Amino acid sequence: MIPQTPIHQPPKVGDTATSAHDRVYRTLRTQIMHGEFRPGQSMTLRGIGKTFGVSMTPAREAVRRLVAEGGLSLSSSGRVATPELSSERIEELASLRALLEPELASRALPRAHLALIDRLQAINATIAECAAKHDDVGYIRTNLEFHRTLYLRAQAPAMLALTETVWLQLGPTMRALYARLNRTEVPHNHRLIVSALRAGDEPSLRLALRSDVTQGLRLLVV
Amino acid sequence: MIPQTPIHQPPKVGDTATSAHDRVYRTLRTQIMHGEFRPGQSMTLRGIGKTFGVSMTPAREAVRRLVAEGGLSLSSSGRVATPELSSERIEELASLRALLEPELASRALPRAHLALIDRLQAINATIAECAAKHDDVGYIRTNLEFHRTLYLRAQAPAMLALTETVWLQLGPTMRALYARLNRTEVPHNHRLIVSALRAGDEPSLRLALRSDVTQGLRLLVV
DNA sequence: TTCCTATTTTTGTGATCACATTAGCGCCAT
DNA sequence: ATGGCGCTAATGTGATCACAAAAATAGGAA
Repeated sequence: MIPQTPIHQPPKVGDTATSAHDRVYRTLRTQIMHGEFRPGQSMTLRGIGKTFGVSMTPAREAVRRLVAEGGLSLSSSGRVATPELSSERIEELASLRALLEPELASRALPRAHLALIDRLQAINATIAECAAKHDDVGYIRTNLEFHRTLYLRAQAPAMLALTETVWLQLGPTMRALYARLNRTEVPHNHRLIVSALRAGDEPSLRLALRSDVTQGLRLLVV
Repeated sequence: MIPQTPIHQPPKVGDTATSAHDRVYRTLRTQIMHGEFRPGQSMTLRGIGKTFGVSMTPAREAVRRLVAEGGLSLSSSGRVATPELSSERIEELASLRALLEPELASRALPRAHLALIDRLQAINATIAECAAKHDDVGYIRTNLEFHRTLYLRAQAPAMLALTETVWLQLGPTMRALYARLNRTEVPHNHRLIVSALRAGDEPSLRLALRSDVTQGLRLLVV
């Protein structure tokens, strides 16, 4: 009977255009993909909840989703951490990038108009800035933005989603890689990609993509 | 203060070697992938919970995971249903299969010993049985078993996982397809795959896979 | 009969709690 | 000093509840 506890909903004065778990999910996903976590970094549901000002429930759902996509891995006891990839796994994920991304680029090629190519060139300039400032996270973020901008033109959402899943899995490892090799300028292959787009040269485009995707990861497999 | 409600845990007399949400997840995933649901079929969290004898919480986590993999889609209001794919989406997923599966087969080829090939031939016999009995779900299940058995030899878990994600997305649609075209025997391409494996002929193997993967779906895109 | 509206029911979301398990850590004996 | 042991705190899991939004249903007016 007791008609108690009518209110335990927080004020929620702000707007939540989207649900809480989705906000947590998207933020964590971006952070992982951009390499803001080290490989093997562990986190707790209550900790995530406190960080985002929510209870365990949305934190749990966001984590489950990320685990399903391979962005987080969970131990036998349910503890969650950022994945530490074996050499074989890195090689395999690099192969997947080499398989998927040239295909996406090929599909984008006939739809790539001049404004897009100019935009890609501008992103390359930003990449150069990040490299000069040794901003690893910025470098990764802008580099992925370059690829995503191109692939969005492919009109292949499922293929792009799968590719982003691969990026997500590689996120923490990518950070460890770029911190090691200390780039100082925009990768040469990005220039080749832009050139091939301008020329409408599909074979060159595919080759440049494959090289760009493979080169960095190759250093990690030692 | 009231020290009430010390026990609301169900007897749990059975063994749960794994967690509840994982059991729900795996069962639903298999059902979706094998085409046991029609495209657009909706379900509720409470309904799923009642079906599996659990509360909403594990049902929600299982559903979230499946949504993340594309096996279920959720409407703007959070309602969950099996996805209804557009022609473009089906075509795209078929392209993904055509991209990934020949690669997996190529990687499996050097590792494919005789016992494996014999096993594939046995699975083909089972497929023929299902076709004769017009057992659509059995047909899909056995067909996927054929492919998975081959790909397991590729030693490429991430690539296989991505491929299974594609299968999952196609599950309900696949059912609708096979119910329509009423097969009566094992697909010819499966025989070609076995032959190419025996001969160690990689180009033929890739071609046979691409054909096998593409042929059925092509009919759906009308 | 048909269409619009109001009410009732259903459903997803997030918070909280009890419980089991595990990891972390100190403590004592050797 | 070190290694094993037990205890405490922390953590994941699942159930339950309150609430808001949406869907379904019923009822009345044209």
